[in-house]
Amino acid sequence: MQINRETDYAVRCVLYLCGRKDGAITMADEISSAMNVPRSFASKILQKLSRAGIVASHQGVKGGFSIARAPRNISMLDIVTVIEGPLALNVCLESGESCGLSPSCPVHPYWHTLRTGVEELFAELTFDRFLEDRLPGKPMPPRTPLRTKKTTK
Amino acid sequence: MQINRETDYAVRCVLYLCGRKDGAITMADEISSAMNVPRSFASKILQKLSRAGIVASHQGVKGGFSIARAPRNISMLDIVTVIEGPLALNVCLESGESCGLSPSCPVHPYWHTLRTGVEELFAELTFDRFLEDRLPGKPMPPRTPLRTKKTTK
DNA sequence: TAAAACAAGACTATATTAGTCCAGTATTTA
DNA sequence: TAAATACTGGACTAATATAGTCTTGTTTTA
Ligand code: SF4
Ligand code: SF4
Repeated sequence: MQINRETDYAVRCVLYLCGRKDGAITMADEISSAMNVPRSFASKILQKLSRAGIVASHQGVKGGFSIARAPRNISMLDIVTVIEGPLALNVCLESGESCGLSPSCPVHPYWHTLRTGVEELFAELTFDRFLEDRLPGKPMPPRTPLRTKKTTK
Repeated sequence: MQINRETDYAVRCVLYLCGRKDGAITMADEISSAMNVPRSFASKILQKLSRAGIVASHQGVKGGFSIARAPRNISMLDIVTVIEGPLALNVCLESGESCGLSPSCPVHPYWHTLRTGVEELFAELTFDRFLEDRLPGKPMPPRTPLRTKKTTK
């Protein structure tokens, strides 16, 4: 029951963009080093966020990323969903999947309820909350990447 | 953000034992086939539950497992915690671990709040709730194991 | 039109999951 | 008291997921 590292990184990226004045365009490189997210991983994450309409991407020379929605319209649930897919809790709650005979399982409906509860918690937490504490440009704590070096086979 | 299969199996095992009259002693074999949990995996899971004091184990010929606490004193949180360890949500919430400089991270306290919220949800859901719906001995839906056959290398 | 940036996706090492298997220990009962 | 039965503990494993990197291509600006 943990979010993964990619999601934590994604939160950092969005947080950084939320902190820029007027949704300024910022290069992946800057986000990456400011928030201590491995460079090329950051690109991948920003692409996901971009496709999901949370950030906007701009190609070309003066390109980069900018925030696409007001911070108060971006929730923790949005980020988790974009990165990890719909919050499922248990397999029987994944859309396509069903566990043999889910309708007859006495536990199934309770998992469903729990999921809803968790989703509400995550949806309530929007990014404007973080900005109260953190002025734009403040440094972010590094989180040691597992693999920093390139694969020098 | 999913519980793992072992936890789902653990819930099934506990549920089955809760359904037995007077905390009757039941063999792992019976639990396994009644609840469709792979046999040897069930043993392992029951051992964990036993060490955690949720079920009691009895060795020897008429041995097996029985429920060790009243169903209403066993919660979903208990099971998840026993099987997967303390609910952490993010690395910075694991006891020993800290992410470089967690105290300065603006997101950290919010993860903490979310964790507390999720824990409450899981703690509220106790096993007596399931028994309202399900009379002892009702069959359980199978959940197709990933690996059914023994490793015949 | 060259340089700067993102886009898409193939590729990889390591960790975790989802189990199996076996040698040993405790308990009952013939 | 010695089988037989059932749990205990731990080593072992294949498949999958995680946490990244790298390369090639496309868009935009100066
Ligand atoms: S909760 Fe019930 S329906 Fe869902 S996966 Fe577990 S056994 Fe299947
Ligand atoms: S939330 Fe903050 S402290 Fe926690 S892991 Fe992420 S960056 Fe580190």
